[in-house]
Amino acid sequence: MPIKLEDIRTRLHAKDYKLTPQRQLIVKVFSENPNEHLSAEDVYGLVKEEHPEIGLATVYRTLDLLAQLDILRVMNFGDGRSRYELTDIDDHHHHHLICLQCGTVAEFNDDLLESLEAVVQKRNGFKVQNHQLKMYGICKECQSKENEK
Amino acid sequence: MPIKLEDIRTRLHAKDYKLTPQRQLIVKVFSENPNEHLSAEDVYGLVKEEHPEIGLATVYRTLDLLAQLDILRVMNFGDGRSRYELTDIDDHHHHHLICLQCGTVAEFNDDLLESLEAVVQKRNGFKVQNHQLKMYGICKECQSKENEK
DNA sequence: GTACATGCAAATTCTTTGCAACCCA
DNA sequence: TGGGTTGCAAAGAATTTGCATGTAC
Repeated sequence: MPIKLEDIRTRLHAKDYKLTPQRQLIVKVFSENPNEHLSAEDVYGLVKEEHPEIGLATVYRTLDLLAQLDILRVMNFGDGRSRYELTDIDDHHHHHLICLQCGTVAEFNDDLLESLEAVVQKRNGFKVQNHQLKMYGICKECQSKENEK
Repeated sequence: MPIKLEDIRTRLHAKDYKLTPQRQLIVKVFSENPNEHLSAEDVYGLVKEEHPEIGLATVYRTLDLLAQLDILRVMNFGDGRSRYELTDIDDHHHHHLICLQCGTVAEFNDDLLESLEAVVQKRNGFKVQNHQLKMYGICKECQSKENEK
């Protein structure tokens, strides 16, 4: 289910931030590109199509703000730039498979880690708020290509 | 158990790389700082104590090389710089707890993910080589500080 | 009206690269 | 000896910041 604009407006106003057209557009770009892992530059390019005068700095500032409000999640797949995606409701069960050959990032879901959070909480006294799991390896496509040789 | 220098020499020579004093020193720094998550700048500072004429570029090149040889593991905790640690034998069971308040990174071990790798392998046709799990939350120390208020 | 936002350009920070001198095997 | 390696300085890439102007509420 998509994030509602009014919900975002409310969350912004709660901290005296404003819902500007730029911010709306950036959220829209994420809604229209689900399952992508957009970088600041990616977002900049996409927003520019509709609103050419936007500045890259605004994109950076907005991504930062939306991540603080937990509307976006920041990620890092080792290519030297931050990547963002909408925080979905099922977030805790949503992980990433990163292909070491072609760099593609796929998603997978599993709730196995729920129980692990409880263990860590008890054993280390660490109050877990969130987690990220990445698995590195070779994707199905690259495996087939390898076999063709 | 510490990594043996001879082992590293062998792994380098296997690919026609040389074991230079700089490379030795960098490995030494990691051996002497277990459980740390050193950035390039950190390593540079530490190596400089013994070998002041080393260049930062050499540090970057060496970290990169050692990571390719799987002697070091690269990580990213969201502070804008890559961090490295020695790849240990128990690597697959070794994960990170990142405090959102003070930024401290602690370690914890668990082998729960072993079985998950097999599931992903079968379900997604993805050949897993490695994985990284990070849990974000509030560490024990910051929780106590919070309670004192 | 006013405090927050924006766009632009300059500044920072992290990392990479070119190249001549150097040195491990 | 010779091809990998180093240190230095310059280049590059991602991100941040200062500031005058603009705007949501």
